[in-house]
Amino acid sequence: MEENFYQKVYSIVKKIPRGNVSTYGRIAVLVGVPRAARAVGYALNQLKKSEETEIPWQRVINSRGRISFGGDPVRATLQRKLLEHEGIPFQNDGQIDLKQYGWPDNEN
DNA sequence: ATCGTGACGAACG
DNA sequence: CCGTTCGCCACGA
Repeated sequence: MEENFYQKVYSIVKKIPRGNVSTYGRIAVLVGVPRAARAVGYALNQLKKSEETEIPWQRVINSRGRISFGGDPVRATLQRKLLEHEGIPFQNDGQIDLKQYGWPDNEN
């Protein structure tokens, strides 16, 4: 059965380990469509509250290591709160060190 | 099938 | 470093 783009995205997001974060672009690559970063964000935007408990959407941020979305400040604040709760520290300017917390680990 | 939209990204200035 | 522009992809009407 062929999974839809959305399903693939959700499937991968669920695999992000606690205490780690990924980016839209990275997810797009894992899905198989490197340039579909926008579509990834679009997919996460479709998540309903009940699904948020199963999908760690908060672990997905932009390539700059920041929470881009400002359309809903409440959600953005919640995201940061959740990440800090998982042990992910934010730098002074609200940026996360992807080198250290990025997933999959690029280090090698 | 075409158009508009959007939690993005890289390139520019 | 910051804001703007253009390109990408998938989805709904």
